[in-house]
Amino acid sequence: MAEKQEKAFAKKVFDKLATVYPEVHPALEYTTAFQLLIATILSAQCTDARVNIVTETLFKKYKKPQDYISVAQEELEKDIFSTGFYRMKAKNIQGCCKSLIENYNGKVPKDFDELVKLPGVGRKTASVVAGNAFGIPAIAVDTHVIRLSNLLGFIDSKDQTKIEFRLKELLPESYWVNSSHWLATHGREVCFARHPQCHECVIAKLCPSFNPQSNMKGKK
DNA sequence: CTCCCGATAT
DNA sequence: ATATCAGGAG
Repeated sequence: MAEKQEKAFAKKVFDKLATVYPEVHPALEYTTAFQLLIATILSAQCTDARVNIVTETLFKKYKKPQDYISVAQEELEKDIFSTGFYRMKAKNIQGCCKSLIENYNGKVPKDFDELVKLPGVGRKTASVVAGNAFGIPAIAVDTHVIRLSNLLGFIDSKDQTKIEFRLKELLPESYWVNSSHWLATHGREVCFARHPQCHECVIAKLCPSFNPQSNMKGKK
């Protein structure tokens, strides 16, 4: 298929998702770029719902980068325990905060290439912060985006970076930030990894992987 | 490719 | 009891 058709197809898919998910803010709770950075680091291999439970109290105790490095790593570990990988995350958050203070005047850098230099911040996390806190066009590729991009035939690859660049060539910049929200939301609410709910999927007709048998569980 | 780890669904 | 969810670093 020609590239032009692929782009038209992608646009069709995302325009449809846009009508179903008009609310496009992240599922993570935050009020500042710094909070979003911390929440997104915590969300690695953890559900956003769980992160929100932890940050509700965490953000009352820790306001500035300085607050995170003025406690022992063990104390921060206890405060983020239930998000999993707590030793590494505590270490990364403290490393992040040190770097923010030493290299960025205590502010979260807006530049993607600076963000990925922070410990615990990969392309996904950097894209979430750049896109949602600073309005810089970026596509956050999480596990849902990987799965749905393959199911929808945008790409045949599990490589996070390749998928990010593929979606970027398929979509106009104005779609970038929202595109990952739409795919992630759709992945979380309808197109589950286990039993995709194809019967109630609004883009089933467009989806090359549409399976009418999908999800008959429970309905005899 | 392996390690890091708890919460929840089945 | 066990599978599955969910990214980044070395």
